[in-house]
Amino acid sequence: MNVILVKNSLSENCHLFFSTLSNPTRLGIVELLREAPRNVTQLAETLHQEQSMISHNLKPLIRCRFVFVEKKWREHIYSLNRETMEPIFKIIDNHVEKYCPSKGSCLKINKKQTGER
Amino acid sequence: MNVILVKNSLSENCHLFFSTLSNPTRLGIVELLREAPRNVTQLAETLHQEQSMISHNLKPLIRCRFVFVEKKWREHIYSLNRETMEPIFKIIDNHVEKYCPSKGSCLKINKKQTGER
DNA sequence: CATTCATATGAATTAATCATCATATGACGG
DNA sequence: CCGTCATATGATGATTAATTCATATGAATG
Repeated sequence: MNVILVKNSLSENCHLFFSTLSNPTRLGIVELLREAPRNVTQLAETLHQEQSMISHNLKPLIRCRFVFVEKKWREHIYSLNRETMEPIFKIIDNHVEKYCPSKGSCLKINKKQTGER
Repeated sequence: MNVILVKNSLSENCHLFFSTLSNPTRLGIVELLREAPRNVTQLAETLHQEQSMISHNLKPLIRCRFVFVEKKWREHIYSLNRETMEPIFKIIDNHVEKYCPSKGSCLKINKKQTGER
């Protein structure tokens, strides 16, 4: 495999950082936890996904410390690491404002790009 | 396909944002452009990758406006959108400092996780 | 206008990631 | 200790993304 990333460089860290956040399910989780802490079951219900899927997707979020867990009796309460996440959202917000005003292709999810050429 | 992401929500924008940056080749490009603007050939040489691969990977970076192009004679000079990228790097840096001090599993790329359990 | 330099494109293979289902763990209540 | 509520795990098939190779475009130069 290619050894593109310089050892201990910022971009080495960045890879896991970004790939963890580049998934719709995980972003959905983050978005919900932004409102309030929740447990897995609540997340699964609200996102209309299987519990196991939410569980699987929570793992990388926790591993990267984007989400914290607090064990409360038989429940596990998940909460967002706001200190890291809010500034990130703000940057993206600014970026979209300034560089993707129409959002036509810049940051919009256009799957299958029907008719694009 | 699942419609997890709320329409026009932040996380809808975030998906392309993050997935564009969650690739080692593209992060390598970004890291180089952080030093100085370069053309495709220079990027390919420095990263020891095929020119076509760099070209392919530049496309999403440009589409998201993380990288700008300036056409100069027969060359295309690529440069980094520092306004967006530098704050991002700073946040990650802080995050790693505070939440991943040992970096053991937090943001380290541990492919194949040999022997991990 | 043929050649070379610089870059882009497309199709096809390969690789990485996800979702899914079935099942396991674990803690608590009765 | 049996049931059930809450969550996690593992293996596998499916989906998506990335790399590669071959080739195309395009602009300048002799």
